[in-house]
Amino acid sequence: MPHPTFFNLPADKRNLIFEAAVEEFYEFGYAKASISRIVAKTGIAKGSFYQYFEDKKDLYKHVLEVIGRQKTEFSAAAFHDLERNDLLQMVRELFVSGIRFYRAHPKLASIAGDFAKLREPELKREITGDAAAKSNEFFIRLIERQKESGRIAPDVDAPVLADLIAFLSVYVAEHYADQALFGSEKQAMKTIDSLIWIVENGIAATNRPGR
Amino acid sequence: MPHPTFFNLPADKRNLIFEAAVEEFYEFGYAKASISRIVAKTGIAKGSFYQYFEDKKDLYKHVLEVIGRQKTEFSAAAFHDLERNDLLQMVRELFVSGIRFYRAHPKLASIAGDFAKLREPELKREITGDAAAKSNEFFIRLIERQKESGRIAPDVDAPVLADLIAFLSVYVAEHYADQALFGSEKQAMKTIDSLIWIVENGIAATNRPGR
DNA sequence: GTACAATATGACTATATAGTCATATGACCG
DNA sequence: CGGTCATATGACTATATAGTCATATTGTAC
Repeated sequence: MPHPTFFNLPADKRNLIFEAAVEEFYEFGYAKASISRIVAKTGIAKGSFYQYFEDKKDLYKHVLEVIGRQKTEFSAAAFHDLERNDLLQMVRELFVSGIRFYRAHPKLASIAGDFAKLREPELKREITGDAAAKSNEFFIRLIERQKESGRIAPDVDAPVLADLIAFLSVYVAEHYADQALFGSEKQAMKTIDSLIWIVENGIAATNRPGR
Repeated sequence: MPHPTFFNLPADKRNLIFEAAVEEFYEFGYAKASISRIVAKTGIAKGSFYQYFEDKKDLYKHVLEVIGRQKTEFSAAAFHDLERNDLLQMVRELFVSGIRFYRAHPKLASIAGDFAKLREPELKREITGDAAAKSNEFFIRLIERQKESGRIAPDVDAPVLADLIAFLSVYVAEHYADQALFGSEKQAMKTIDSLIWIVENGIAATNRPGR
């Protein structure tokens, strides 16, 4: 984590550095991001940077932590007044808030997306900790409960579905960037509906032979 | 593309360079891959490298092209004796051959996976061309045909499903690397079955109210 | 206002890297 | 054998980058 010196900084300077870091990671990705460029952009001295952060990784971790917090805040409200036991409604809200976050903070969302695709397992574990595992467990339990209450088919493989949900939320957030399917707000909602429809009903014709 | 000089090389030397490039891209990814390291590893002179390839991008493109060819060859046989009109069987074969390719050539598969996640739209377009679009169209047509023949529900959103299929095949190939769900061959097949079951039947209980 | 601690600074070192180029080596042909 | 063309070579240039450190500046407590 950043050194205390960084948090003692006046807000404008702190924000300046943060914004520059966001710009840098957004434009170049983690691997190619350069501290030299960040200090040049912000006008702070090289030595100062190293008084705020350990190294690039430290800065990256901080940026992602802030993004994580923002994302959580962003979705919290939407999730709060939600039927706690409707899986599909929950999934839908997951997708929608992913998209809304992208709209509100495209660069942050893009950095988070890149992070999800990063090929550095240790770094990912350092940053996300067991959040992914916990979310997975949460969904598995929810699925099992809904099986019992008869809303979800008992044949559904809960761990696979839980994993699929996590993956699809990445899919939605990612594809939102550059795909025809998510062009306008309206189209994005339609695509989400279609996706959820498929997951809910399956693609097989209901009146096909042998059902 | 590589200069003719590269293709004129004796096979062993050509392979040596190719293998070293694979190692490099596998270990460091495109952004961090270094030509200096590749020439050091292979023992060829720096100047020679630049007689074979334009630059790193040129080498990368060549590696991915070879991987693409290998992948196509790999699946071609399996797809050949397949019911041409069974979408789900096709999707299953797509997943299975993805996994089989991963087993046979883990490093190549990993490089291909990284490429899919690469954040360089121009480079991606240069390499894949319109292959993705064509595959998408193919699936859309197949879906529409199966709607007409009554095997797929008419309510299914064909473009979304086609896109979903493409994405899921990446999902399967990627998760295969490090996930519990795909540990053993047997488990991998079970996971694929579960996935396809969900896509086929949907997760909603069939006897739920209002069906 | 003085002493002390925290912070800021940027020149400097060490290290990587991409890409070039003049020269050397080999291969093939007449 | 001699000449010409393709190929090989690695030292060299130019440029980036990470990270350090002695020194300067600022802030704060008394």
